[in-house]
Amino acid sequence: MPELPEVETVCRGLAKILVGHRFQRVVARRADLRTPLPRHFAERLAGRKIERVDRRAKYILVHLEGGVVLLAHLGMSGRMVIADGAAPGPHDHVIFVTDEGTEIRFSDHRRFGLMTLTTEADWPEHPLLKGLGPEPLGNGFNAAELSAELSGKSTPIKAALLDQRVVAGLGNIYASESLYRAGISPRRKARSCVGERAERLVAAIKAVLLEAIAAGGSSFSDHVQPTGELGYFQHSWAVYGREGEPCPRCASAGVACRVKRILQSGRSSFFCSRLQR
DNA sequence: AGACGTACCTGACCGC
DNA sequence: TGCGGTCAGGTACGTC
Repeated sequence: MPELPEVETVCRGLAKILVGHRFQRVVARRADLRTPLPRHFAERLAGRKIERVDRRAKYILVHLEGGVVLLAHLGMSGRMVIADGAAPGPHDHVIFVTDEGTEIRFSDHRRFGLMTLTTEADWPEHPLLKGLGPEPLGNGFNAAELSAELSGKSTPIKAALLDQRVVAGLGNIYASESLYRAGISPRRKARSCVGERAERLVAAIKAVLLEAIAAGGSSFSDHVQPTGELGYFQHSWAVYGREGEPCPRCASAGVACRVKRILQSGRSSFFCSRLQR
């Protein structure tokens, strides 16, 4: 479920393993993911020392010596897994081996993920990153900025939150969860989510994301699960995936009501119609 | 320009 | 048990 918190947790796990070490060997086991891998992808990474691992929206940036930057996106099903010696499976598309012998596999059965190369000088203007909106956990994301973004939009607020140009890093799960926490209906027009509603929404988004990141960090040591999986974790959501279950906040107030699911531009939205207006 | 539908790809799950 | 249909967390592109 790679939205911002999961990608952040993957980055922290990768940083622990990679920073200060070299890629001793890189193997591209197929030539394309969502997009073709760049020419000489593996050769351009092999031997280089890793200086830093960062995240921008749902993208992972691995900064290497010599100004090379590996830009990766997990798509819908991409995972980073520490290999345990077993033979790579059909969906293990790229393999990274460090100078310590740690083997990290990028596994992505749907192949909606991507990996490409850019440089220290060019990455901020990279076409994949250039149009992204503010980081929701940064200072640039606040009620005034969000109000300005939403003010002209007639689209439902749920769709606006999924638009990476408005805010970068939310996906279908955390958009629903944030609106639930803010008490705003996913159907409300974006342009009406300004002022005090934008204040609530910004606070809710930050809180929901920070809690999810904290859950990822506390679930297992160094962000590595016993299975070798990096960055994913057991986390339960208040409304996402809970159609028909009692709304937790209403239930704790002694009111019986159920989580609803609707389709918005083809994607499920989960919400409480009593609390969210 | 903005909003919407669709495509990309594979696996899991459900109902018959 | 087997099979077809549906759905899935993201993004980019084409079309109004």
